[in-house]
Amino acid sequence: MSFLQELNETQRAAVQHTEGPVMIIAGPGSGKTRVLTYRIAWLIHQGIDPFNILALTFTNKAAREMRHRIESLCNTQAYNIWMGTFHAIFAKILRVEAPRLGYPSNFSIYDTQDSRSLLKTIIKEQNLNPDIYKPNGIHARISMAKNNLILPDVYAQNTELIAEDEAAKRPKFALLYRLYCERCFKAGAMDFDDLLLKMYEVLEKFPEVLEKYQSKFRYILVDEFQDTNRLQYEIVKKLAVRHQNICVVGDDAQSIYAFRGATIENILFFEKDYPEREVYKLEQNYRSTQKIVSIANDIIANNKNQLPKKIWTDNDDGTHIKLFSLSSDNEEGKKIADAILENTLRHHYMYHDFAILYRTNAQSRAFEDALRRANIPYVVYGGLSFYQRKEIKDMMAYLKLSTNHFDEEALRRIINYPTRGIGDTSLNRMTIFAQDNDLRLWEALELVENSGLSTRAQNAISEFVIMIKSFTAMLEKKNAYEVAEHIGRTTGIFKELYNDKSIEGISRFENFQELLNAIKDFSEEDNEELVATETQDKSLGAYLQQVSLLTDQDSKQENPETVKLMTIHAAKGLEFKNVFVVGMEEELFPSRMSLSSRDELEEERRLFYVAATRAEENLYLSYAKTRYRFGNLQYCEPSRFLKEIPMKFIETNFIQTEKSSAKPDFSQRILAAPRAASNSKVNFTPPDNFRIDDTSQLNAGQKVMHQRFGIGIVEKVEGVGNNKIASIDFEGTGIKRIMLRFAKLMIV
DNA sequence: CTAAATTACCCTAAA
DNA sequence: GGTAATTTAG
Repeated sequence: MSFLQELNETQRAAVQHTEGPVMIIAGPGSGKTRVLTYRIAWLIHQGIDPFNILALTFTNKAAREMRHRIESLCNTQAYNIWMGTFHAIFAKILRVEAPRLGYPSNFSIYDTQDSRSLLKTIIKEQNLNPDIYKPNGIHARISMAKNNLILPDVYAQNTELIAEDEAAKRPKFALLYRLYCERCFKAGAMDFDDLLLKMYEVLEKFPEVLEKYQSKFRYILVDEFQDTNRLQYEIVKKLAVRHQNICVVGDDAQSIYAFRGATIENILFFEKDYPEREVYKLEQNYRSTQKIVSIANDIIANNKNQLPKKIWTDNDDGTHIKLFSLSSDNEEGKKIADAILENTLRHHYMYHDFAILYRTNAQSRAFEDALRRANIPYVVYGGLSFYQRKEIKDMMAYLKLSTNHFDEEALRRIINYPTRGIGDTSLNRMTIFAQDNDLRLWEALELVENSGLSTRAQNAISEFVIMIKSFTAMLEKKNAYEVAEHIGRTTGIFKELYNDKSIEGISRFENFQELLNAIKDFSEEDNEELVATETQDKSLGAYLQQVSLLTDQDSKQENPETVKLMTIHAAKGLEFKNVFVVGMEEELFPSRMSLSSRDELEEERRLFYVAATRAEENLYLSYAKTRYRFGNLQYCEPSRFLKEIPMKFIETNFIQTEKSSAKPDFSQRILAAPRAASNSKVNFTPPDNFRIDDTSQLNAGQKVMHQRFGIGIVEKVEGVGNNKIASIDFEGTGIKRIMLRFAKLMIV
């Protein structure tokens, strides 16, 4: 087969070794995706039916790209291959099989926000102190338990775990865990962990289901194996029992999801469970220059826990690693925007050749500001994604509730949005009414006339119930888009968003329209976005499921001429000609939370390794000496990781001469805003550039402009820590005092 | 019950 | 720097 010529010897051997268990250890840039893709193409070429192949990838986008590649290699349709993320594939199977476990087939999927909000309600109902029982912490622990296959009843019996909880002064944890699971079940909802756990359960409890998928999936491939957790491993193991054709691909040095339960131990389990496995090691790097590969090896050498291996490359020596030292986070943004401009002008680079990688999402702002001012187009991946925005979640809640009346999180979210006279008191009383009669909240609402509420409240509630039911009925006849549009109009959301003419309001309205368009595309067009699409399911349920399981890499349509901004985690598996790894500071990278244990610190270092190896030609590192965190100025030390790189590879003449004062220059911050606004002829965008960052610049008698209240005169400024207050007289508005930290203000 | 004003809290990464 | 929760005024 001609395409095999495009592989090196090890790669080709791994591709052609189709029968029996195979483990491929693949260093960064070693052609891992290529091996996976060609392996599947080879299987199909050998006459294997695509229906019998299961490929578990890390993002849906990766699956999509592999599918296209396979189609061109094999000259055949590849959409019958089951290919997608663990969560998306299992959700798809569970839509068929979950009724066996008592879930509706159109079960809701709870994202992290939903899970935490449910936990918050449960904690409140149990009268527990939310300072001790922090919803986030409880959720993390529940997730840990689920990912290690410890169910609530097992948990409650485990003396060790109970002792841990006692020691941590949260003896009621086991109870909360149980209640949380019961509540999700009653709501017909699964959280992200349930998508794995219930998949496991259905295989465990129903031999005929296990049999069905075992015989279907004759060839199983798992990408990014180092980032799978115990539960995922056990599921795959069950599926592979019959044919034993399991191929896992991974790199222990790139394991960066331990916080999500991923464990490198899976590599050890694999060796134990499949003693006859064949191992292939791909160590030649085709991506990066000698220097980059070399420092990558230097970085990872500082970790004690790792499989012995050394990546190498035949590529050019390349340029030095460039290190920028800046006085502040905003300077860091400017410097990098400058560097990008300079490189696009001086060299052949396009905007899409650059990526800015950071440890935390909050860091993106300084770069966004700087890039916008420099008129450089960019896209931010991840962060507060479209589907997590309030206005979008609200609309989605209507859709979810209409497909699944028992979805309590969706119900609570919208029962009084837009306001319809069902306030906290009514809702609380309905909750108690439901609990007393062992009803779900929705069932209680249906029986509102027995609740003893005021007539007025009863009417409001029964109107709401009738409205939702009418949406449900409509879903049977009309497509998702028509229903969503109808919901927007009849509930008044549409009007409410339209009438809000503030800048944020306009953007919310636009988001809402974008959501409608997305639903329209989904329900009308042929869409190949869907994972494993052989059924082309266009129901609303399918849509809701798909968007709940989008990964950060999937969400954006490819934007060809833009600089990419994302966290290092989101950059996993990607490559760019020029990579900026920014915020190389102690307590930021490595994160403050990881400093206490060796394991966590080593994971941070692997993260750095992943970041550095994204670069093909030029690697830039930068750190700032001061940085705003939660609105407060903080002083920063350079990251310890910088000291682990040999100086001989670092271009020191790039280090900027420092300003005499380490303090950021506030006057510049303020003056820069209006100037930049008039410079960028494109459009005036107040919300970001309009802001005053420091009260000391405001003085009595000054004339200011507020984006909402207009022109005003400053009377007095009171700086009180994080919450600063200014007295400003806005002509004709009667508004006198405003919270400065919320102000969208500039001096005129 | 609602809307606006104020305070509290977050504190890493993400399916 | 942003949002969720709570308080306050109407």
